[in-house]
Amino acid sequence: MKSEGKSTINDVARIAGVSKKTVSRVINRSPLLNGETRAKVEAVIEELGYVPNPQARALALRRNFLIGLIHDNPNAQMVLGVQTGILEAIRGTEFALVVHPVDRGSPTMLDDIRSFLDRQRLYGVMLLPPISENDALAQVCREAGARYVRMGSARLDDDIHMVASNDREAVAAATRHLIEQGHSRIGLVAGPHGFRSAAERRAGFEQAMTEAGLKVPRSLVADGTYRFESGIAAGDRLLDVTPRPSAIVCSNDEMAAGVMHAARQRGLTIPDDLSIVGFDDTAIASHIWPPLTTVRWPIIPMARAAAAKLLAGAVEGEDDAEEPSMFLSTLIRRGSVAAVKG
Amino acid sequence: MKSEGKSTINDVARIAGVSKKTVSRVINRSPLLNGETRAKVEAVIEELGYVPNPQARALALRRNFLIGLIHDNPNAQMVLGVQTGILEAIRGTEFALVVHPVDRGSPTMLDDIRSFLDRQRLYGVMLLPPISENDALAQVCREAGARYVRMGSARLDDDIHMVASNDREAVAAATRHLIEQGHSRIGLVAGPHGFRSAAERRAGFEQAMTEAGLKVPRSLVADGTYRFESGIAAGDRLLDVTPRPSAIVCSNDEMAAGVMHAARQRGLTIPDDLSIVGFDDTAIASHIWPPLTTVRWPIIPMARAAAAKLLAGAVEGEDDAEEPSMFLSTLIRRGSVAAVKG
DNA sequence: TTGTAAGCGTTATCAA
DNA sequence: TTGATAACGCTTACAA
Repeated sequence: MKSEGKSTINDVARIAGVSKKTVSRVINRSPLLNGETRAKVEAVIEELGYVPNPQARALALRRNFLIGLIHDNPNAQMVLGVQTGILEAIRGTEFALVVHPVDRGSPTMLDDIRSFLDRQRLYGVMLLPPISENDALAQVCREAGARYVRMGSARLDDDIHMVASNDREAVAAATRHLIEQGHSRIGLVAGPHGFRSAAERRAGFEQAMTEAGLKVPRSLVADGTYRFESGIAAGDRLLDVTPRPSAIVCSNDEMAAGVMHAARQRGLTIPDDLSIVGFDDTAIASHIWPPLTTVRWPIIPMARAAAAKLLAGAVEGEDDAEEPSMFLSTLIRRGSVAAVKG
Repeated sequence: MKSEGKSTINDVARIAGVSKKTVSRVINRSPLLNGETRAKVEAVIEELGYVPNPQARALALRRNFLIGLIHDNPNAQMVLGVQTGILEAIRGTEFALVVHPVDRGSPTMLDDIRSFLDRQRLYGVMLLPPISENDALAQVCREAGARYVRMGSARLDDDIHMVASNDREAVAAATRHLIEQGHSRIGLVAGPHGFRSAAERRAGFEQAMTEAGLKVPRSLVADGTYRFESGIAAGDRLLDVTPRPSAIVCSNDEMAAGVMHAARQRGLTIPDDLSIVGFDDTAIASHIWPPLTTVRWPIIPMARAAAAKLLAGAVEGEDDAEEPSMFLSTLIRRGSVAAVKG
């Protein structure tokens, strides 16, 4: 709070009448320090409003106090939720969050990430799906000496490197919900090939159907891209089938909104003529009409846990608390599901 | 590409047979350098795959190559759009983006930001609305010696510190569009007090109405918070007025979605019974039914321009191109507006 | 328990 | 046009 915020460790040392190393020890909470000395130094630090220079520390420690977030823009809400979670975890620490979106379509993606890692010498990085599913990427992180934690829809790595949601079980539960409402002709709008989340969600759907003794004809499964437009197209396809499905499970909310459009354009009423469930519980789910029954996965807590894993040991207090590696999703019942007619 | 990515300026200097200062000159593109020497050094750099250590540079230069994004979570789409724009501007440079959300409700917000600035010694920061409207915050940036650029819905600062959209004119245009469709009883769902964007949008609405010789009774203006729920409440209030408005201008899409819910719950059909326009053109606008007529403001180009302003001079090539400070929004006509019923 | 000296990898100063 | 040498602010040996 005093004068210019430019006092250094030398100023503190001089005024406190100790060596810089002693000040350094105070900063780094070295255990072997005379309580009196510590108090004296702390008083000076307080008076001067001294803040250690992170650049100098980074240089001396050969490590930055930066957490990287590497993603390929899955969707805005998810990216922002993750950022929120990470920031909750690093609040009050000296860590900062740097975001680094990449393009998974680019052939140089891995090289780009590698050079980003080499250059910034980050403390660690968080990897979001779908690129978090890329084992080569994890390998690049290891080679670059960067700690990493992956987020995803299934266990892909050791507990210390992974925080996962159980998408399979969540979709199975959503499907069972539909079955309990009397539905038996249920369609699926699947996610894109190559996405683990898409595979998990589809597996959950099929599992619940099979367990209920229900068939899933190939005609009732439509592939989508996780995008709205693909939801419209998939909805059109599914609703052309005779007899029409009475319910559709969508692998995310955006596609569910697309299916709603397709249904509406044919004059169908939701949920009376068609029940729909989504996945993600993004803003669209509650803002659309009727409000969408969907699966909420705890993205912010997951991201917070992931960041805490990354920081484990670096931040006092958190050291002991083992962070969970698996998070359960919950079914949010809203207005897009009704009991089957007749 | 060789060995470990740990070669330093000393390695380069030794192998090239020059001093480290010379290498430094090559890195920093010093003009006074023998072309031959430069080529020799560059060859070694290439061969070693040498990358300057940003921490060391930051220490020596007393400045980080980090751009900060300070915001108070206006909405996910906007924050992510801004991040995208900034990243486009810094792509290929050595800059990185660090995000720093704050809580404008907190009494220590300014202090928090100040200490973030002091600590990280950022190259510069971008300020998003609504906190970008806070002059005290700009002052804090200046005191901390951080360059800054503000984004907002009106000119609040010099051109070099500001990138603005013309919300007033955009809403006036949207309102005129309604008037041209024959609407005269038009309601407004305003944004929260204290937000410049809310004031601008309201002013645009009133201006268009006045110019058309239309009255705006106090009963047809409802305050909202920019949130979905407040849109429902405002919709309820406005639709209770007799005679009912035939159209409603909403200060953002989220509230427009809320108004739609309110209308639907009364059995009104959009756009036949009620026309609605929004603002922002977020995902919800195109995903909702009917698709929402709204105002799209060019957030990514704005953010890119703002970041380019911040970097002006630091990045080669961009130096000359003057970045624009004012961006125009466009009306996106979709399905939520119809001519007034005869 | 504390201090001294030597880095960490870069840039700035000022000669040569 | 180049190069010693001293910063930059901190940490890590290693002594004391």
